[in-house]
Amino acid sequence: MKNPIADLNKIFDSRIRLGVMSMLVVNDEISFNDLKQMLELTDGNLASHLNTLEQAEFIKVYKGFIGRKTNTTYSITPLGKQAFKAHLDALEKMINKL
Amino acid sequence: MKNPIADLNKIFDSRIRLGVMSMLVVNDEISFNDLKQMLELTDGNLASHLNTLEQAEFIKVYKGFIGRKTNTTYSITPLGKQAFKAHLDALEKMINKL
DNA sequence: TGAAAGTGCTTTGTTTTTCAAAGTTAAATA
DNA sequence: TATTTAACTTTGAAAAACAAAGCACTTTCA
Repeated sequence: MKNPIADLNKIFDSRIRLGVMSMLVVNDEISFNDLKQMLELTDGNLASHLNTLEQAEFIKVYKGFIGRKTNTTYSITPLGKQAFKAHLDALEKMINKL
Repeated sequence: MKNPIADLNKIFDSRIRLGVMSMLVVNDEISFNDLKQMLELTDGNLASHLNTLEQAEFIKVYKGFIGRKTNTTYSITPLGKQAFKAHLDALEKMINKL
């Protein structure tokens, strides 16, 4: 028998990063503020998790404007989509022994 | 919209505890040693995660023998089964927006 | 019989991760 | 002009994860 947790991605051990990814899979882009409110996080905490996902190249940032107000949005990259899917597949495999 | 991660159980943020539970859902009981080998952990690390699950009353310990050799086994409790299921349901709800 | 090895821990100490709070820059609004 | 908002970064503390070593007890092996 094989180690059931070996294929889980360490980056997605965090519920917050998992939440961000699950939101970005269904929304083409989401603003910093919307993520913050949805996940009920402090600025710093969200920013650092987003940074982790960015470093891994799982998400991309866009700095734009709404009217003349700054607006930062995030979207998932192809690599991110792939890694997230692989993680979910691994989860499923662990659990589908049920 | 609702916070997608609010219903995840903090105890199952850990890949190791997730692995233990997923194994105990399908096996009535598993020995310390089998868990250790399957999950590729040091004794101390496994023992402390098992302790966390025990404190939460998600698993139960049986100290027995195989022949004349000591053998500790673990099994899932009804509460553990329920909590794990709830966690998986929450995960599914997060993701099934896919 | 004595040494080595196995089981299942606990203890200790380090490293890693998480997080909140405060500070920051720049623009917008009152 | 003062306050607010957005989106951070920095700092520091608390929590979690983990390996390594120690330990008590037993069994197996030379």
